[in-house]
Amino acid sequence: MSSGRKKLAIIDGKSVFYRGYYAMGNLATKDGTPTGGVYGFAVMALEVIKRLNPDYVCVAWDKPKTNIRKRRELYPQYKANRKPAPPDFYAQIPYLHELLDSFGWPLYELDDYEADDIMGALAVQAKEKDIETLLITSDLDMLQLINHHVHVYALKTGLSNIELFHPESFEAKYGIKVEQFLDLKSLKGDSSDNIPGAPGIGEKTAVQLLQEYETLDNVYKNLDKIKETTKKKLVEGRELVDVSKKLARIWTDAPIKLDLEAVDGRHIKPDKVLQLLEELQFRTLVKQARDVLDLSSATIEESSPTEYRGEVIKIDDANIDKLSAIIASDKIFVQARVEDSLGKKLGALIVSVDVKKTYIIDGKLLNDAKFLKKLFDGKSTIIGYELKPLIKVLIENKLPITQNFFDIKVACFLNNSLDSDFSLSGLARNHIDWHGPELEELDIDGLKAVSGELMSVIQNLYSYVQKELEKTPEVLKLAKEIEMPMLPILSRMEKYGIALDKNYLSDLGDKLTDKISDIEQEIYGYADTEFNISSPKQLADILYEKLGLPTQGVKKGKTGYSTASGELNKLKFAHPIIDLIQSYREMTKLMSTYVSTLPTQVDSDGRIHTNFSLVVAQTGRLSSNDPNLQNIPTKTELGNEVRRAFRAPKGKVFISADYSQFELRIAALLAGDKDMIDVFNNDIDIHTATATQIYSRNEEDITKTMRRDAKVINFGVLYGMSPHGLSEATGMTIPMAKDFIDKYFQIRKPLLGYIETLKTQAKDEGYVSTYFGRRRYTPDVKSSNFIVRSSAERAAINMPIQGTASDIMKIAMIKVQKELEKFSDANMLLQIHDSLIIEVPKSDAEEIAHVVKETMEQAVKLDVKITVDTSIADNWADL
DNA sequence: TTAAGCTCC
DNA sequence: AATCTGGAGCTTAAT
Repeated sequence: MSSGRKKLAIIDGKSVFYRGYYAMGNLATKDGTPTGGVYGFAVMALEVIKRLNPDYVCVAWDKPKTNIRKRRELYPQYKANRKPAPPDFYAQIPYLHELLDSFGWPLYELDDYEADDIMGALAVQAKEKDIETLLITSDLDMLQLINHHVHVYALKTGLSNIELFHPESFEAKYGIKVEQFLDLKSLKGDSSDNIPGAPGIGEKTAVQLLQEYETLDNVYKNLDKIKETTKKKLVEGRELVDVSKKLARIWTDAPIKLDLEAVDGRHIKPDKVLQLLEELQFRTLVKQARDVLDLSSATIEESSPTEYRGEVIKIDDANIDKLSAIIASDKIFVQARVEDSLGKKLGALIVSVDVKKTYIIDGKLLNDAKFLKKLFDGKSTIIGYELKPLIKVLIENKLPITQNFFDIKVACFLNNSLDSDFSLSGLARNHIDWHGPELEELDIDGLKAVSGELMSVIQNLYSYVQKELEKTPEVLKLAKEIEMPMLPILSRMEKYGIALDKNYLSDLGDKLTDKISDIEQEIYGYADTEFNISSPKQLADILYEKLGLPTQGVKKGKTGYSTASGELNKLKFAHPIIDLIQSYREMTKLMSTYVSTLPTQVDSDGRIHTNFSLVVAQTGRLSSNDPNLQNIPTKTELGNEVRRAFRAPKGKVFISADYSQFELRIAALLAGDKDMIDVFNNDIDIHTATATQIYSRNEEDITKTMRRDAKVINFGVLYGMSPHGLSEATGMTIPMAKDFIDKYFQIRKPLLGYIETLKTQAKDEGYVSTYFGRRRYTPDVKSSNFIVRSSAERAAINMPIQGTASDIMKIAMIKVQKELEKFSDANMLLQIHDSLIIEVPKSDAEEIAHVVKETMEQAVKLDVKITVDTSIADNWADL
């Protein structure tokens, strides 16, 4: 099987068809068309593709009536016991032809020759061309054709029960060699075909004889050595044995020529196959076919890199000079495996510059800083899939990170964030028609084993996505100037980490644990029973059943009335338990998500290293995970105590630099709302200004409530808030909220116009984009489902705003990094969408804060003023 | 694995 | 007739 030979599968059409016909009983379509045989054949066909993946396929068929004529001349009773096939068998034949046509498999039938003979002839010709033949049949006669080029897949009872026969397995099963099979059959006969054999001699005796004397001829030559009863049967049956041998022998001289072009498996038409299976109502098969045909289509695409024909060279101390071509190249393709998240140890490194040669860096060289410095000289662009871990290794080895990077995953996400699968194998499947193993699941040895093919996948994907990006110049620019430069910055931040004061947190944990158990008891007291407060289901039972709190106006989910905080707020007046539950929730949340978990995520260096991803948020924002350091509490006093655990080491301080009202400024800019822009450019409080306009009052007459409501709508509008949402957030009635929104848009007409433009664009162009051209495709705005459609519209409205803010922040970070490098020991630690946390030596803090503020504010030249607030402290809470 | 809930911007 | 603020990640209960 593992030989490099091409494979030809020849299916014994009628025998497979018969198997299906009997196995599936009376399978039929809704309108009564019998389909059992076709079904059986289709199952087999998919099985053949999936399990054998042959290069060539054809089907041999017994031509009715004429086929057995020649053997009948020898022995009139040959196959005389065959009953004619029932009518519903023939009724299915046209479907079989259609099926074969969709698979592109030719059907061979000949006068005077049985399917066996056709298969025998083709197998012999295939052997001459050094092609391996796989005979698929339920007819064990075929076993006589077995040799090292020809194997038999025998269908046993059922449909997917297949037994493989090759010379060794045959011998193991029958106790004789395949060459003796015909002689065996001649002796014992075959009742199903009416082949007589020697009367009285069955399988047992026949096998014994052949084991002793090897061949039929030899048996007859040694008759005197054989015991009397057997000898008598052999002598009397001599003629029948000779006839049997002639009948049973499969001819290999049928007048048919193996035409490799005609039997080429690549003629398959997957769409047609699916369509036909659908038509025949083989529902489970349709699903299977999708999977299987996807797999098999690897053979369709000529440019498929599945067969890597280049050279794979292992590099060690002795042959380093072979890398000179790599070092000189302006592009280096890489695939690295890094053993730890801090980039301290490389587990594997594969590099190449073209498909001809792939280099595996081996042994000590892998973690030799001098070698890495030579290989990655800071000039060649490094291209690969998921580069951050490798960049951390470069940083660890103190290499100057001056080269460009191109991360295929990041590029593909930028190209279309809606793509279904961003795994390396998934991208390869979807974009370069490569169908191989899950590359990310391979261990280091597995990775090395497929290194040539892997590099070819990476190169092809690079070409693909580069071309895609070039179709949209803004997006290409975004890749070059924003996304890719972020890679070394994020690598630095992740690698550097942020220090956590474990002792402080453990004290906080003790305090919380006490408080939680106190409050628990209080809640049990009110409920008059102990229950799991964390279970929304049990809690709802207590609140709405046992305590009989009013359910009017409370949201109902799939599982019953909601116990979400917002809903509980409506019940605050009704029972003191509500406040307790909310406190309980706050404290257990802090405890389980932060206080008890963060200390376990501290690395050996006493710092927490989060992961920042560029390929999650549909708007282009970063996302942070393991742990998420972008949602550390801040709103409540208790939550802020968690932030206090994040400490600058001795002699260092944190600088925080926040864009003020970032997204609102962006909205004003994008909408071209002059009023709004003026408010920002004149450093006026936007919420107060909005309130004065909506209520037509002077600034002095704006109450706190008025300003708060204005603030809600200012932010709400960025998300597409409805009257219902506004009323929930402000306590207004829905008509009041509706009126409020109307008034708001009267004073923000350009903003309303912009929102309308975005909706139209989303529908007409199919995408919306940021100021810098980052796109989000918006297929769901055309959904017929109201919920889906309106949700997509809101997302379309929000994306350019959130996305532009995110683009600007990234540009700023790239510039800030350059500035920080002018100081010693100044490092960005975190980005939380509109703010940066930077760790610097205490002595330089004021100066750096000023530089950072200026850099962020001036990162991009815009018509709206962008303001950054900075602060300095030795822990996160005091920033 | 999903739903519900909560944390952040 | 039902829905009703965008973008994330993590934990728990329950299946």
